[in-house]
Amino acid sequence: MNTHAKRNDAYLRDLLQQAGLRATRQRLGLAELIFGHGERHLTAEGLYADATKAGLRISQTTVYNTLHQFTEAGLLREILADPRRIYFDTNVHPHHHFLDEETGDMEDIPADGVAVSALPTPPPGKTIEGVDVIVRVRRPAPA
Amino acid sequence: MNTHAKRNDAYLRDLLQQAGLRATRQRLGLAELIFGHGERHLTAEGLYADATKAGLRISQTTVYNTLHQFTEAGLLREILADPRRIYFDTNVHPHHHFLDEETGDMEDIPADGVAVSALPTPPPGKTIEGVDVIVRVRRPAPA
DNA sequence: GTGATTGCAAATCTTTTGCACTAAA
DNA sequence: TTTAGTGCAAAAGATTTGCAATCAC
Repeated sequence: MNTHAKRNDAYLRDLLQQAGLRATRQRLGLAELIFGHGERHLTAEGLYADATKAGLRISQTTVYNTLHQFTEAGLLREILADPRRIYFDTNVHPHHHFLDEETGDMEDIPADGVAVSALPTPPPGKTIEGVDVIVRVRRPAPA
Repeated sequence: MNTHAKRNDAYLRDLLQQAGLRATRQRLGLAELIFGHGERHLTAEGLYADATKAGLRISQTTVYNTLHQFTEAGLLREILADPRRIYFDTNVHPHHHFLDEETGDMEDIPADGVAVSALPTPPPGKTIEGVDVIVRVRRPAPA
Protein backbone atom coordinates (compact mmCIF):
# COMPACT_ATOMS: atom_id res chain seq x y z
CA MET A 1 0.00 0.00 0.00
CA ASN A 2 1.02 3.56 -0.40
CA THR A 3 1.09 4.51 3.21
CA HIS A 4 3.01 7.66 2.54
CA ALA A 5 0.43 8.93 0.08
CA LYS A 6 -2.36 8.19 2.51
CA ARG A 7 -0.73 9.97 5.35
CA ASN A 8 0.09 12.90 3.11
CA ASP A 9 -3.45 13.00 1.84
CA ALA A 10 -4.81 13.13 5.37
CA TYR A 11 -2.39 15.88 6.21
CA LEU A 12 -3.43 17.94 3.23
CA ARG A 13 -7.12 17.37 3.93
CA ASP A 14 -6.52 18.62 7.40
CA LEU A 15 -4.70 21.66 6.09
CA LEU A 16 -7.62 22.52 3.86
CA GLN A 17 -10.19 21.88 6.53
CA GLN A 18 -8.42 24.15 8.95
CA ALA A 19 -8.43 26.81 6.27
CA GLY A 20 -12.18 26.36 5.94
CA LEU A 21 -11.88 24.98 2.44
CA ARG A 22 -13.50 21.83 1.11
CA ALA A 23 -11.12 19.08 0.12
CA THR A 24 -11.75 19.02 -3.59
CA ARG A 25 -9.71 17.02 -6.04
CA GLN A 26 -8.23 20.20 -7.49
CA ARG A 27 -7.28 21.76 -4.19
CA LEU A 28 -5.74 18.53 -2.96
CA GLY A 29 -3.71 18.25 -6.14
CA LEU A 30 -2.44 21.82 -5.90
CA ALA A 31 -1.74 21.50 -2.20
CA GLU A 32 0.29 18.38 -2.91
CA LEU A 33 2.32 20.24 -5.52
CA ILE A 34 2.77 23.30 -3.35
CA PHE A 35 3.28 21.87 0.12
CA GLY A 36 4.32 18.30 -0.51
CA HIS A 37 6.73 18.98 -3.27
CA GLY A 38 9.08 21.61 -2.09
CA GLU A 39 7.98 24.31 -4.49
CA ARG A 40 8.75 27.63 -2.95
CA HIS A 41 8.23 30.54 -5.32
CA LEU A 42 5.18 30.14 -7.49
CA THR A 43 3.40 31.97 -10.18
CA ALA A 44 -0.08 31.05 -11.33
CA GLU A 45 1.25 30.28 -14.77
CA GLY A 46 3.98 28.01 -13.46
CA LEU A 47 1.73 26.18 -11.05
CA TYR A 48 -0.84 25.59 -13.75
CA ALA A 49 1.87 24.15 -15.99
CA ASP A 50 3.12 21.88 -13.22
CA ALA A 51 -0.37 20.75 -12.35
CA THR A 52 -1.15 19.90 -15.93
CA LYS A 53 2.16 18.10 -16.32
CA ALA A 54 1.36 16.08 -13.21
CA GLY A 55 -1.87 14.95 -14.81
CA LEU A 56 -4.17 17.05 -12.69
CA ARG A 57 -7.20 18.16 -14.65
CA ILE A 58 -7.76 21.72 -13.58
CA SER A 59 -8.48 25.11 -15.08
CA GLN A 60 -6.42 28.26 -14.85
CA THR A 61 -9.34 29.90 -13.09
CA THR A 62 -9.16 27.38 -10.29
CA VAL A 63 -5.41 27.83 -9.98
CA TYR A 64 -5.90 31.56 -9.51
CA ASN A 65 -8.77 31.04 -7.11
CA THR A 66 -6.82 28.54 -5.07
CA LEU A 67 -3.70 30.67 -4.83
CA HIS A 68 -5.76 33.52 -3.50
CA GLN A 69 -7.69 31.33 -1.08
CA PHE A 70 -4.46 29.84 0.26
CA THR A 71 -3.07 33.34 0.62
CA GLU A 72 -6.11 34.52 2.55
CA ALA A 73 -5.79 31.49 4.76
CA GLY A 74 -2.20 32.39 5.52
CA LEU A 75 -0.75 29.35 3.80
CA LEU A 76 0.93 31.45 1.15
CA ARG A 77 2.18 34.97 0.92
CA GLU A 78 2.32 37.34 -2.01
CA ILE A 79 5.71 38.77 -2.85
CA LEU A 80 6.00 42.27 -4.22
CA ALA A 81 8.69 41.73 -6.77
CA ASP A 82 7.74 41.91 -10.38
CA PRO A 83 5.23 44.34 -11.78
CA ARG A 84 4.39 41.88 -14.49
CA ARG A 85 3.30 38.90 -12.50
CA ILE A 86 2.36 37.85 -8.99
CA TYR A 87 4.70 35.62 -7.04
CA PHE A 88 3.55 33.52 -4.13
CA ASP A 89 5.81 32.10 -1.48
CA THR A 90 5.27 28.98 0.59
CA ASN A 91 7.40 30.52 3.30
CA VAL A 92 5.06 32.86 5.14
CA HIS A 93 7.60 33.85 7.76
CA PRO A 94 9.43 37.15 7.47
CA HIS A 95 12.32 36.78 5.08
CA HIS A 96 13.56 38.32 1.87
CA HIS A 97 14.40 37.54 -1.72
CA PHE A 98 16.86 37.64 -4.53
CA LEU A 99 15.24 38.35 -7.86
CA ASP A 100 17.15 37.61 -11.04
CA GLU A 101 16.27 40.48 -13.29
CA GLU A 102 16.94 38.51 -16.43
CA THR A 103 15.29 35.21 -15.76
CA GLY A 104 12.68 36.19 -13.19
CA ASP A 105 13.96 33.45 -10.90
CA MET A 106 13.51 34.05 -7.24
CA GLU A 107 15.53 32.73 -4.34
CA ASP A 108 15.30 33.13 -0.60
CA ILE A 109 17.89 35.21 1.15
CA PRO A 110 19.28 33.16 4.02
CA ALA A 111 17.76 34.24 7.30
CA ASP A 112 20.77 36.17 8.52
CA GLY A 113 21.67 37.60 5.14
CA VAL A 114 19.95 40.93 5.56
CA ALA A 115 18.45 42.75 8.41
CA VAL A 116 16.42 45.88 8.38
CA SER A 117 18.01 47.77 11.19
CA ALA A 118 15.17 49.88 12.43
CA LEU A 119 11.63 50.04 11.22
CA PRO A 120 10.78 53.52 10.04
CA THR A 121 7.93 55.49 11.52
CA PRO A 122 4.93 54.93 9.29
CA PRO A 123 2.83 57.82 8.00
CA PRO A 124 0.31 59.08 10.57
CA GLY A 125 -2.69 56.83 10.98
CA LYS A 126 -1.04 53.91 9.28
CA THR A 127 0.46 50.77 10.71
CA ILE A 128 3.11 48.57 9.22
CA GLU A 129 1.84 45.35 7.74
CA GLY A 130 5.11 43.95 6.55
CA VAL A 131 8.44 44.63 4.99
CA ASP A 132 9.65 43.26 1.69
CA VAL A 133 13.26 43.40 0.69
CA ILE A 134 14.05 42.50 -2.89
CA VAL A 135 17.70 42.28 -3.84
CA ARG A 136 17.91 42.51 -7.61
CA VAL A 137 20.74 40.47 -9.09
CA ARG A 138 21.95 39.60 -12.56
CA ARG A 139 24.80 37.99 -14.36
CA PRO A 140 27.31 40.78 -14.93
CA ALA A 141 27.46 41.99 -18.51
CA PRO A 142 30.58 40.71 -20.27
CA ALA A 143 33.31 43.35 -20.26
CA MET B 1 7.74 88.06 -20.01
CA ASN B 2 7.67 84.65 -18.50
CA THR B 3 11.32 84.41 -17.67
CA HIS B 4 10.77 81.51 -15.37
CA ALA B 5 9.07 79.44 -18.03
CA LYS B 6 11.83 80.21 -20.48
CA ARG B 7 14.55 79.23 -18.10
CA ASN B 8 12.69 76.10 -17.18
CA ASP B 9 12.16 75.26 -20.81
CA ALA B 10 15.85 75.63 -21.53
CA TYR B 11 16.64 73.46 -18.56
CA LEU B 12 14.31 70.73 -19.72
CA ARG B 13 15.62 70.91 -23.28
CA ASP B 14 19.06 70.45 -21.91
CA LEU B 15 17.95 67.51 -19.81
CA LEU B 16 16.51 65.83 -22.87
CA GLN B 17 19.48 66.60 -25.02
CA GLN B 18 21.88 65.13 -22.53
CA ALA B 19 19.73 62.03 -22.50
CA GLY B 20 20.07 61.86 -26.28
CA LEU B 21 16.38 62.57 -26.81
CA ARG B 22 14.89 65.15 -29.14
CA ALA B 23 13.00 67.95 -27.46
CA THR B 24 9.54 67.19 -28.70
CA ARG B 25 6.43 68.91 -27.48
CA GLN B 26 5.27 65.75 -25.76
CA ARG B 27 8.51 65.02 -23.99
CA LEU B 28 8.86 68.61 -22.86
CA GLY B 29 5.35 68.52 -21.49
CA LEU B 30 5.92 65.30 -19.61
CA ALA B 31 9.31 66.43 -18.34
CA GLU B 32 7.70 69.59 -17.02
CA LEU B 33 5.09 67.55 -15.18
CA ILE B 34 7.61 65.07 -13.87
CA PHE B 35 10.62 67.21 -13.03
CA GLY B 36 9.23 70.71 -12.75
CA HIS B 37 6.20 69.84 -10.78
CA GLY B 38 7.31 67.82 -7.85
CA GLU B 39 5.67 64.58 -8.87
CA ARG B 40 7.57 61.80 -7.27
CA HIS B 41 5.88 58.44 -7.68
CA LEU B 42 4.31 57.96 -11.04
CA THR B 43 2.36 55.37 -12.90
CA ALA B 44 1.77 55.55 -16.62
CA GLU B 45 -1.93 55.79 -16.03
CA GLY B 46 -1.60 58.65 -13.58
CA LEU B 47 0.87 60.59 -15.66
CA TYR B 48 -1.33 60.26 -18.71
CA ALA B 49 -4.27 61.58 -16.72
CA ASP B 50 -2.24 64.52 -15.41
CA ALA B 51 -0.91 65.31 -18.84
CA THR B 52 -4.35 65.30 -20.35
CA LYS B 53 -5.70 67.41 -17.52
CA ALA B 54 -2.88 69.89 -18.12
CA GLY B 55 -3.99 70.24 -21.72
CA LEU B 56 -1.11 68.32 -23.24
CA ARG B 57 -2.21 66.41 -26.32
CA ILE B 58 -0.45 63.10 -26.07
CA SER B 59 -1.19 59.41 -26.44
CA GLN B 60 -0.83 56.69 -23.87
CA THR B 61 1.72 55.04 -26.13
CA THR B 62 3.97 58.08 -25.89
CA VAL B 63 3.60 58.22 -22.13
CA TYR B 64 4.77 54.61 -21.89
CA ASN B 65 7.58 55.22 -24.36
CA THR B 66 8.73 58.33 -22.56
CA LEU B 67 8.71 56.74 -19.12
CA HIS B 68 10.90 53.94 -20.40
CA GLN B 69 13.23 56.29 -22.23
CA PHE B 70 13.64 58.44 -19.14
CA THR B 71 14.32 55.33 -17.13
CA GLU B 72 16.97 54.13 -19.56
CA ALA B 73 18.52 57.57 -19.39
CA GLY B 74 18.71 57.34 -15.62
CA LEU B 75 16.25 60.15 -15.03
CA LEU B 76 13.71 57.81 -13.47
CA ARG B 77 13.83 54.52 -11.70
CA GLU B 78 11.37 51.65 -11.65
CA ILE B 79 10.12 50.56 -8.26
CA LEU B 80 9.23 46.96 -7.58
CA ALA B 81 6.20 47.40 -5.48
CA ASP B 82 2.94 46.34 -6.97
CA PRO B 83 2.50 43.31 -9.16
CA ARG B 84 -0.32 45.05 -10.93
CA ARG B 85 1.32 48.19 -12.16
CA ILE B 86 4.72 49.76 -12.68
CA TYR B 87 5.77 52.65 -10.47
CA PHE B 88 8.44 55.12 -11.48
CA ASP B 89 10.33 57.34 -9.09
CA THR B 90 11.93 60.69 -9.83
CA ASN B 91 14.38 60.01 -7.03
CA VAL B 92 17.00 57.75 -8.57
CA HIS B 93 19.19 57.62 -5.49
CA PRO B 94 19.05 54.61 -3.20
CA HIS B 95 16.11 54.95 -0.87
CA HIS B 96 13.00 53.05 0.10
CA HIS B 97 9.23 53.28 0.16
CA PHE B 98 6.04 53.01 2.06
CA LEU B 99 3.25 51.47 0.05
CA ASP B 100 -0.33 51.89 1.18
CA GLU B 101 -1.88 48.53 0.46
CA GLU B 102 -5.35 49.95 0.22
CA THR B 103 -4.89 53.05 -1.88
CA GLY B 104 -1.73 52.17 -3.78
CA ASP B 105 -0.18 55.46 -2.64
CA MET B 106 3.55 55.49 -2.32
CA GLU B 107 5.72 57.62 -0.10
CA ASP B 108 9.46 57.88 0.42
CA ILE B 109 10.94 56.59 3.60
CA PRO B 110 13.12 59.31 5.09
CA ALA B 111 16.76 58.65 4.36
CA ASP B 112 17.64 57.41 7.81
CA GLY B 113 14.40 55.54 8.37
CA VAL B 114 15.65 52.13 7.39
CA ALA B 115 18.99 50.64 6.75
CA VAL B 116 19.83 47.29 5.33
CA SER B 117 22.49 46.17 7.71
CA ALA B 118 24.60 43.94 5.54
CA LEU B 119 24.15 43.05 1.94
CA PRO B 120 23.69 39.33 1.55
CA THR B 121 26.00 37.25 -0.59
CA PRO B 122 24.37 36.93 -3.98
CA PRO B 123 23.98 33.56 -5.71
CA PRO B 124 27.16 32.42 -7.45
CA GLY B 125 27.87 34.22 -10.70
CA LYS B 126 25.43 37.01 -9.94
CA THR B 127 26.03 40.55 -8.83
CA ILE B 128 23.71 42.82 -6.92
CA GLU B 129 22.03 45.48 -9.03
CA GLY B 130 20.05 47.12 -6.31
CA VAL B 131 17.96 46.68 -3.23
CA ASP B 132 14.31 47.62 -2.87
CA VAL B 133 12.67 47.84 0.49
CA ILE B 134 8.93 48.19 0.51
CA VAL B 135 7.23 48.77 3.82
CA ARG B 136 3.59 47.89 3.42
CA VAL B 137 1.25 49.99 5.52
CA ARG B 138 -2.47 50.39 5.93
CA ARG B 139 -5.03 52.05 8.08
CA PRO B 140 -5.68 49.60 10.90
CA ALA B 141 -8.99 47.78 10.65
CA PRO B 142 -11.55 49.14 13.14
CA ALA B 143 -11.65 46.93 16.21
C1' DG C 1 -30.27 18.37 -0.74
C1' DT C 2 -27.76 22.58 -0.37
C1' DG C 3 -24.32 25.58 -0.60
C1' DA C 4 -19.50 25.60 -2.09
C1' DT C 5 -16.63 24.88 -6.10
C1' DT C 6 -15.33 24.43 -10.74
C1' DG C 7 -14.32 26.06 -15.32
C1' DC C 8 -15.66 27.95 -19.75
C1' DA C 9 -15.96 32.03 -22.09
C1' DA C 10 -15.74 36.68 -22.01
C1' DA C 11 -14.20 40.82 -19.97
C1' DT C 12 -10.76 43.76 -17.86
C1' DC C 13 -6.53 46.01 -17.09
C1' DT C 14 -1.94 47.19 -18.05
C1' DT C 15 1.56 47.21 -21.21
C1' DT C 16 3.65 46.35 -25.81
C1' DT C 17 3.95 46.27 -30.86
C1' DG C 18 3.31 47.24 -36.05
C1' DC C 19 3.24 50.67 -38.94
C1' DA C 20 1.95 54.90 -41.49
C1' DC C 21 2.24 59.71 -40.55
C1' DT C 22 4.61 63.78 -38.58
C1' DA C 23 8.08 66.58 -36.73
C1' DA C 24 12.88 67.79 -35.06
C1' DA C 25 17.43 68.82 -36.34
C1' DT D 1 16.25 65.79 -46.03
C1' DT D 2 16.89 62.32 -42.90
C1' DT D 3 16.01 60.00 -38.92
C1' DA D 4 13.64 60.07 -34.65
C1' DG D 5 9.23 60.33 -32.65
C1' DT D 6 4.19 59.96 -32.37
C1' DG D 7 -0.09 57.61 -31.95
C1' DC D 8 -3.84 54.70 -33.73
C1' DA D 9 -5.36 50.31 -33.65
C1' DA D 10 -4.50 45.86 -32.61
C1' DA D 11 -2.13 42.37 -29.95
C1' DA D 12 -0.40 40.40 -25.94
C1' DG D 13 -0.19 38.77 -21.23
C1' DA D 14 -1.89 38.33 -16.68
C1' DT D 15 -5.74 38.27 -13.95
C1' DT D 16 -10.73 38.63 -12.85
C1' DT D 17 -15.70 37.86 -13.41
C1' DG D 18 -20.48 35.93 -14.69
C1' DC D 19 -22.77 32.06 -14.58
C1' DA D 20 -24.41 27.28 -15.37
C1' DA D 21 -23.01 22.71 -14.34
C1' DT D 22 -20.89 19.79 -10.79
C1' DC D 23 -19.27 18.20 -6.42
C1' DA D 24 -18.37 17.86 -1.26
C1' DC D 25 -20.43 17.40 2.89
